[in-house]
Parts: sequence; structure tokens; C-alpha cells
Amino acid sequence: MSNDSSFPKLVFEAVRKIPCGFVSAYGDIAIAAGRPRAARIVGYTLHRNDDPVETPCHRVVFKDGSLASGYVFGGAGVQREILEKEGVIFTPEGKVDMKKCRFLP
DNA sequence: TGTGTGACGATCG
DNA sequence: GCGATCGCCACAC
Repeated sequence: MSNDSSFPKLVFEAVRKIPCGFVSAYGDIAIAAGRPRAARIVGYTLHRNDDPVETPCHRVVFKDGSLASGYVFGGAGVQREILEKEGVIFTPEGKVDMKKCRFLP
């Protein structure tokens, strides 16, 4: 019953709820955190990433399905490999198949 | 205390 | 259809 209504905390919890093989968009996380128009804050909050171990930020992508820029796990393109290993479907364009792998809370 | 910036998203022109 | 701009809120200085 940790009713901490801190936005960052809600973001982290929402991201953790993303099942293996699925991804969510920044906007979706923002909605889950109670700030439907604060997608930027989600990105900024995840960038701060208070818990990188418990928070699979690599499962959070653009609504377009593109992966986040400026940050990748261990190297450019590795983030995509991680998602593929988790069962996420990728398109020839190098984006996530949001139609099948978008996790809606 | 106030201003600026930022892993985005949607709308306007 | 594409480019540019605004809005959103949190955090650093």
C-alpha cells in the first residue's frame, strides 16, 4: 500500500508492469501515471532512472514504434536485440510492431 | 524563487 | 504529406 503519488514512482511501476514480449509508449506510461500529456516527463523521468535494474526502460518506445534515441543498452542497436529476444516483433523499418506488442494497461 | 531544458505527442500551417 | 511549433510537468542551476 505504498500510496506514493509521486509521478516518477508511478512511471517506474507502470514500466515494470510491462510483460515480457511487450512494449509501451511514453504517452501510454504517462496516462498510466496520471499525466496523459506528460509524455516528455516520462522520458525525462526514465532518463533519470532511479532504478535501472527494476525498470526495463528498453520496453518503452515512441508511439511510432521507434526506439528511444540517445540511450541504448550497451550499444547502438542492442536495445532492439533485447526486445527481439523477449519476443517483441520488429518491422523491416526497424521499429516495434505496436499492433501486436503494444501493452495497454 | 524563477528560468531553462528535456528518452514526447499532438496539432497547426 | 511534411515541417515547425506549442504544451505538458519535473528537475537542475
